[in-house]
Amino acid sequence: MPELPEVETVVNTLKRMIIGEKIIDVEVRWDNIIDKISVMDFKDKLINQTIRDIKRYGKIIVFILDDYALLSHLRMEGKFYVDERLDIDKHSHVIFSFADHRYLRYHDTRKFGKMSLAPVDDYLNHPFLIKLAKEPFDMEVEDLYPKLKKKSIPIKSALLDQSIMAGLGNIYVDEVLFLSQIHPETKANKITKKQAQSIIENAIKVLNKAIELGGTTIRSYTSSLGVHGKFQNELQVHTKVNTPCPVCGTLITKSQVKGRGTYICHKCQRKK
DNA sequence: AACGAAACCTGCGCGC
DNA sequence: TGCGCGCAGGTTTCGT
Repeated sequence: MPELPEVETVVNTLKRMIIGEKIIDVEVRWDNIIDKISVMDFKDKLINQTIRDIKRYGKIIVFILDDYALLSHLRMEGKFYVDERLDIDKHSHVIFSFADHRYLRYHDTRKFGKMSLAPVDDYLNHPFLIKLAKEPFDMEVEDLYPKLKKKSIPIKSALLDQSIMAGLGNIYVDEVLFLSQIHPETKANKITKKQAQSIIENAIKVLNKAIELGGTTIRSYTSSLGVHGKFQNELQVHTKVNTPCPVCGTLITKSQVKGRGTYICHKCQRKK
C-alpha cells in the first residue's frame, strides 16, 4: 500500500491510538521482518519501553521510545492494526503487547516489510534513513536539479529513488509526471531546471491532496489502519488505461518503465 | 561504475 | 474447474 500519503495517514492514526503505551512483550513470527539486528536483541530492547512519539521520514515510520527508535518500512503490503484482543492470522508477523492489554499487530501478506532498532539519540544515522533524500515539501530546485544531472536513467526511475527525492512511489510518480507534462522515459539528465521546479511543485500538490484524502486505496485492500483513502478518485492517469486523458481526451496507455507499470497520456507527455 | 535481472513473498485475476 | 502466467502502492543484492 504505502507511499508517503498512506504512511502519513497510518502514522497519524497510530499517534492517536498508542502514544503512551508501554510494551510488555514482543512476538516475532517471521524473523526476516527484523533487519540489521537479531530477533533476540530486538525483543530484549523493546520490552519495558514506552511509545513517546511516532514520526515519518519519507515512507519510513519511526516509533520514538525511551531509549530506542523502532524503525518500520511497510514496503508493498505492510499494515499495522491495534487490537483490543489478540487476533492472529497467518499474515501477522510481529505482535507488540501493551501494558493496557491491547496489541499492536504488524500484518504483511508478502513479508517484504522491514523493522529495525536504533539508539533514540542517533536514529537518523540508521541504514533505513541515512541515504534518504529530502521530501518535496522541504526541497528547493537546487536540491533536485544537480542530482538529476548526474543520472542517465529515466526520470521516472530517478523519482522512485528515495535518495534523490523521498516519498513518491509508483502511483504518485505517474501523477506528478503527468501534471508536469514530462514523459517518464525522459533521461533524468535531460530534465531542465524549469521542469525540475515543476516536478517539485506538482509533487507537493499531489502529496498534500492525497494526505488530505487519507491516501489512495486501489486493488482489494481490506480496511485497516489508515487504508481507506479517497485519492483514487483523484487519479488522472495511474490505473486509467484506455480512459480519456482529463486534459486532452487522448486515451491513456500503459507500458513498462524499468519493469514498473506506467500510465501516461502520449499527447500531454511528449517523448523528446 | 552502471545496468538489468533476480531476489524477497503471497494472492488474485485472467486466458486457455 | 484447474493451471500457469503475469502482475501488484518497494527496495536490496546479484551478476554481467
